[in-house]
Amino acid sequence: MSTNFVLVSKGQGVLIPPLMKRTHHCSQLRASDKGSIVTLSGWVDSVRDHGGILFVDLRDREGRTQIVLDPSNPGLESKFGSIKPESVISVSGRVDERFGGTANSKLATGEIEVHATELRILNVSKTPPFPMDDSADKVGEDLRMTYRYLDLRRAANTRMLRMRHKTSKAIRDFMDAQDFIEVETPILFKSTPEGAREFLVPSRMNPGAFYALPQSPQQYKQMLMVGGVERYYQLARCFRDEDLRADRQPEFTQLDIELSFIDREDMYELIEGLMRQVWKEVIGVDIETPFLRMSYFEAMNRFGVDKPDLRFEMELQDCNEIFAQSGFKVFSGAIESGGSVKAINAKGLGDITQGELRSLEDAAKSLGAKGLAFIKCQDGEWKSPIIKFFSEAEKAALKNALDIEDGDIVFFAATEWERACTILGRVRLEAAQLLVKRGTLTINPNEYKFLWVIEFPLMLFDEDAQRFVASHHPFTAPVPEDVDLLDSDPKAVRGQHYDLVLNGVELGGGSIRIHQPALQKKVFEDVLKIPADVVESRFGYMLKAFEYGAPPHGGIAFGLDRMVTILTQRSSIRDVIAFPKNQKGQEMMTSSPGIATEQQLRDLHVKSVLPKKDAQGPNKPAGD
RNA sequence: GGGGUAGUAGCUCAGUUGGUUAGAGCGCCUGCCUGUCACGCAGGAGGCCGCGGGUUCAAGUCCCGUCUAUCCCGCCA
Repeated sequence: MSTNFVLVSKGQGVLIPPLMKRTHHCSQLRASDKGSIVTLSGWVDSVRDHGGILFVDLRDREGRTQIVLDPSNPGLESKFGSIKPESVISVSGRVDERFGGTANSKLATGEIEVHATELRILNVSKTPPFPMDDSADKVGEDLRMTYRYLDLRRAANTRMLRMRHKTSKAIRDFMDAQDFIEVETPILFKSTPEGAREFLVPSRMNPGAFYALPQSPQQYKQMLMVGGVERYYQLARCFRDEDLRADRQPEFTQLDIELSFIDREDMYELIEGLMRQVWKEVIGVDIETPFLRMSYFEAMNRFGVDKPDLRFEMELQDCNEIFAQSGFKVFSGAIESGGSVKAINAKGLGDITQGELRSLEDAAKSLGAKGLAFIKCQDGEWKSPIIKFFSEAEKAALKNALDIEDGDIVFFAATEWERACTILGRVRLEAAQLLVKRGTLTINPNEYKFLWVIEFPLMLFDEDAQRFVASHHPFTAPVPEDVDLLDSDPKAVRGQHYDLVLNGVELGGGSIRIHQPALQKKVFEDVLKIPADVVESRFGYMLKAFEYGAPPHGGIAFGLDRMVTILTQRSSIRDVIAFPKNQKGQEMMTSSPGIATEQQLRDLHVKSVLPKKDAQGPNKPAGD
């Protein structure tokens, strides 16, 4: 066979052997295949050298098969030196059933092995910079991302990519069956300065003008409704130039949906069907529908977040009645000035350590608490820096309201209602983590508690700007009963907005939109106080479109990355993106973003002005 | 922009109160081994202790600064 090598480069003498076409993949062969002559190709997963005979686990994306390399086979032994982990090889030989208890039950192909008669070394690998097995989950992320092609080769990540694909496919199958049309919308859009910071793309042909990458296809999908598409969806790439988190990337994928002639109930039903199909197809789980629904107020009041994790209880309690007349001025004063006293009983966390208590307090402070009042209950005795201010009646009422028992610790927040809820909502989550660590609370990762959070306030008052801002976006329709309040009490207007929440994660959200030009104009100008000329330049085309017969419509968008993160039970959306960016927005493997040449900048009519500390040039991406 | 955590061999980590020549497991290299499957056995190489400054007779260890990664706050309609 070595006479078949093709000389591709005389200068370097690189020999490329003709490809041996594989007959099977590495997870396919069983005892029933014994005697067949097969060819396998893949990567060397491990080598066990017994001095004479060599065992190689050959791996491809499907699985592993043991290859036996016997030096008595002519021509084989000379190549043994090139059989190193991650080298790429092809092997032909006979499938043998493993004999006498040498079968490996841990391997799908463990009942057979392939006795090689021919071996091609297709590419010798250098030693990888990190282990290629599951232990690499602990390897620093920056190193794994720099060598992402090696990281992706690992079985866990191959599985992840496949599950992501299955998710997209289940979505497309469902949407197609429901008569949706997938439409692509522009990536080169224009700037819409409200909302998230955008990525700008200079326009060479329009000096001084810039495209912006879309934060979402929001405006285009509404125009598709005016365009008569009726049922639109898209797996859309979206871009936001904001600081990153574990669940945020500068570019991410959104399942974007918009429909005409529907109300909120239609939307709930559609999405519940979609989720049922996705969970079934991807992880084989039957989820319960219809989903629970909860108003924004209730979610905040009981759980302290607008995306509660319902897999465990530990709810917030209202203590206004108990402390309205209290001699403890921190509490009664908060109530007097219109705020709330909220409390939460972290059952069984009475053994909290000083360090844990401090980190809880820091978390509370980061949300605007002045401190974190608590009562510990041990041996029938309440220990607390504030207990001396409580009357016996207050203590009794507390004990009753919060079911305080030995081993409990109760935390308090006394300030404006929303802030008090938020603080204890955070305490609730952190306390739950501490209880999980102690083994006294179980949060089942295989439990899926879907929840619609509804009736968000349409507007929030922005203290800095001294005006109302849309809490979702300015196209959200008010609930019909509240329309009259737009003038008198904008804060009380509820929007036809809905969020889909799963296990404490906001999977997606959307709304029924305004489709009447007069109402949309009113919201822009009278409520949000956007100057008429700005409305005209930014949204003029939309108001115009609405004058030509806009159907009633509404939509929703889901973070596909977050969805796949949950389905694969990973901890960060970076884990389910093939080539994610680090916290500085850099992609470590290719070192993007990179520096533009003078010529490029000139062509784009752009000048680079660096901050002083970077005057030597932009920060070099790490890993260089 | 702010706060927390981390940075010691290719990887994961240990390193006591500041005290001799900085260790382990895995990986790598060499040798031995024909039924292993995370093969085994023997030997070996491999360190700017992130970087800069300070305290000290003496710093991986203490102090200050800085860089990098990550988590959080701000921000993300």
